[in-house]
Amino acid sequence: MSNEHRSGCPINLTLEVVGDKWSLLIIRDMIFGGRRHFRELLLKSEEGISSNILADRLRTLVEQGIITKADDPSHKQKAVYSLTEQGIELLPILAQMAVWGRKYLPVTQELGIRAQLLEDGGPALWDEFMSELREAHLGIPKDRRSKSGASVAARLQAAYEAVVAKRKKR
Amino acid sequence: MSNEHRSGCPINLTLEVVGDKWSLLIIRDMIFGGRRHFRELLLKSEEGISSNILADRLRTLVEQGIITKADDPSHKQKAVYSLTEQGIELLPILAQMAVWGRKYLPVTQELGIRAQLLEDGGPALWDEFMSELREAHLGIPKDRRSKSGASVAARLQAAYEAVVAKRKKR
DNA sequence: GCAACTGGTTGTACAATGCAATCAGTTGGG
DNA sequence: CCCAACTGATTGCATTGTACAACCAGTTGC
Repeated sequence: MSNEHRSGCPINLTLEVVGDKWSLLIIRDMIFGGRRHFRELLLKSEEGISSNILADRLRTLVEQGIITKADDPSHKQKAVYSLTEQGIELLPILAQMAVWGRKYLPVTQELGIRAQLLEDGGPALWDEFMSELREAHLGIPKDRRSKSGASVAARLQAAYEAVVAKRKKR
Repeated sequence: MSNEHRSGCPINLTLEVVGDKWSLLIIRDMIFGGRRHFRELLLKSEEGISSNILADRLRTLVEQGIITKADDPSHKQKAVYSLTEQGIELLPILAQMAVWGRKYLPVTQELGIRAQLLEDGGPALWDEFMSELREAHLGIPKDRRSKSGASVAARLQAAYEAVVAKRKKR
């Protein structure tokens, strides 16, 4: 890892940080999958990341201030990874990628439904989701102007399970 | 290049297409820099891509339907690269990356000014810019509801040059 | 005819990544 | 107390991606 940058362009600098095939998938699993532990990220991911790559990316993401690492009180060797504000604000990038991917690539129905909800909800929904993430990862109480009872995370999960159930029935 | 995907997740699929350190920079130069030829992309880029990587990425991007390649009438060996609709719609992803990069990374002032304008203008400005790109790359006449006389591309360029001039003066 | 320009390819060296096996410390059940 | 299962990783090796320079053949303008 070099400290020198190829250029001072914001897009280039962003790509230098998250422009690889795994970093954003880890962030995606933390944001949409609620993963906080090494083993969860290792085994419950769709794509099957290998442990050395995961360890390397987690270390790098911590160095870059996108996530933090803390001890889990329940197990001395267990670590809890949390998103920082900087990490939470990657959500709009992920959302735009999801929109684009769903439009042009062979996305499966059950994995595309979240993307559709994110697209339909737009930036307002993203903001609400980011508030929830600030509560879960940073301990910042959520603004009580939330419109619906169910959390965004719960709604996305429910939609996903509904599609899975429907496909199973046929 | 394998035809198999790691998963049907829209974010993963998008990363498989543009999740490397160069593809999005090429798209960026085509969108914001107006580059259409191999030599322009090779020599006028901030980061200094090498010719074999550029050739490989251009070929891949054509295969994936993000850009097209056509003969230039002015020179029998000259090729013109154009964005497809699919390529033009990568703009919101680039814009979000620019916003995030400007907020959290050491962006230089002259290269960050475009990001600031894109952020201030928001999705409405992105749409206007995408209309211009459709006109330039796809030959689709632009809707004549454009508010200002100057094109978005021209406004971004003018802002960049203004910063460069101001910094030079000091 | 020749230099400059066109979009590339080739060769080589090195860095990043992918995969399987393995590791040492921790915990909980018996 | 013992041992299997679980914790976050590390190691070794093969494959892939990247960087850099040299080179190429066809085209154009002078």
